[in-house]
Amino acid sequence: MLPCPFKSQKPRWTRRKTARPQELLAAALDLFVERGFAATRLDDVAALAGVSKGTLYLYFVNKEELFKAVVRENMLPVLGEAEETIDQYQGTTTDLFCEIMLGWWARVGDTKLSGITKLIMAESGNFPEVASFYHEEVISRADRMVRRLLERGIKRGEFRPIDAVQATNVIIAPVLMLMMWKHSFNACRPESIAPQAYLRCFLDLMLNGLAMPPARTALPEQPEKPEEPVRHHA
Amino acid sequence: MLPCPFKSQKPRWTRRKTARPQELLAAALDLFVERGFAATRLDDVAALAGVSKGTLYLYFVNKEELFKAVVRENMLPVLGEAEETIDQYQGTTTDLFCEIMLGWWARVGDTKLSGITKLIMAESGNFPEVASFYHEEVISRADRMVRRLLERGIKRGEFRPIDAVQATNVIIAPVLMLMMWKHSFNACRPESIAPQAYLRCFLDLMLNGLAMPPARTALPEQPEKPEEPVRHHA
DNA sequence: CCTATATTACTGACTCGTCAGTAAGTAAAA
DNA sequence: TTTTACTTACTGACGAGTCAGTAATATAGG
Repeated sequence: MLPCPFKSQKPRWTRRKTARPQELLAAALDLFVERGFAATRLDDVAALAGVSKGTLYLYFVNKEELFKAVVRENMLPVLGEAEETIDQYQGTTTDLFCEIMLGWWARVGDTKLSGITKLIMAESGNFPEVASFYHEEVISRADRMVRRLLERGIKRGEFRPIDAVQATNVIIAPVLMLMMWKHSFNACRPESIAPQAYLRCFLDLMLNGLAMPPARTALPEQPEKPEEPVRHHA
Repeated sequence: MLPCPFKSQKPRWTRRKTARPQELLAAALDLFVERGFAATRLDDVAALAGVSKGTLYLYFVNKEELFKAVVRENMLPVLGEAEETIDQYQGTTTDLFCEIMLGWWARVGDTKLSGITKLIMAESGNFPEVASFYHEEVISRADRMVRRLLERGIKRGEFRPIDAVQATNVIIAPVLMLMMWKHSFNACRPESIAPQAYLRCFLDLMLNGLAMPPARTALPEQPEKPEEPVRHHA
């Protein structure tokens, strides 16, 4: 634009070998979250990091490896913290349940990271390599975590003895969906879901659904309820 | 391949003005479901329908309109049926709840149509026009449907008086997620979720979570449970 | 401290492939 | 012979990945 030929005081660029990777990862996170994996152009990532595309290829061998690095940098630390919380917790499983779910929302759902989860759900089909990586490094780990949480509650007599494997999937679904929504329809229709009210409702429903029935042997049935609206199966 | 010059008995192609749109829609459904919106090539859609790409453009003005036509053709009828079921139902809301959820799975989740739902969640960000269309025509309608279902249960005293708007979102989330999973990780890791067991667990958890507490005024507390594991909020 | 030379972080223009959309032309049908 | 459903060959834009070259820095010699 303005290379004033008289003693151009600032160089057109400077060498910053150590800072580049972090800056590129930050830019990549922003754009992957905003546009998804396929739709993110590496030209744009480089530009946002203040370098040219060629530079990006000095630090990352290709688009997929760049994405994996973003996941490793941002997602894995959060998982580690959550696992530690579960291991060390002393209180009731009900409280721990709330702690974990709200913590996940605060540290992932309510941040850019929710976009990574959404991206993966959205594009895993077209990028099986990336999907496999993410499944191993993140999904299966998070799954184990929630399952242990449920088993803790069952063992302590706080939760009904249900199928912990299936329940894990059912329980994390609303949290995952909240993140999905934030990056799909909430983006163009901001009114559609209020996260805090949603989460409160979620915890209420799930913990009631998990709770031990308070010894309902021979209790007066409600007249409106025909027979047993609680007992049911497909 | 084999245009034998001696009296080629079959014409290389035939005119089928009325059948083409349906065939193109069927092909488009298959490929949109398999690959998503952006990654589906119209060349492939045309080829799968047994025509060339030019022909596709005789019947649909562009990719977006083709997609909208697929939605109108396949998704809207199912919604209409479900709405009718709710309007006419006589039994308990609990049963109706199971009916609707399992019906949705049988008619959408367990078919190609689940791929449409997944596609929309995945790509709405990059195609706001399509997202808006789908939100108006499908999402908001389905939302209203489930909300009315919950309000019916509350009014009849079968369900606790909870926030029906939020509960709607929480409740449809596991069903939506099941569809998402089917088209993301279940595709490469078939063992991860078994739909029937998942749905059974989902209905169990949700209906227990929604059910009226059986008049728990002054009951012997379980000794393990510290105080009130059911009462909680963010 | 200043200059010459070597090193390397970085640039930007290029290739190669892809794909939505177009339009000239062809052949089936009327 | 005319109409029109359909094909084929095209355009133009876009984006991942590459590489020859350039300019900022490091270093050594004066």
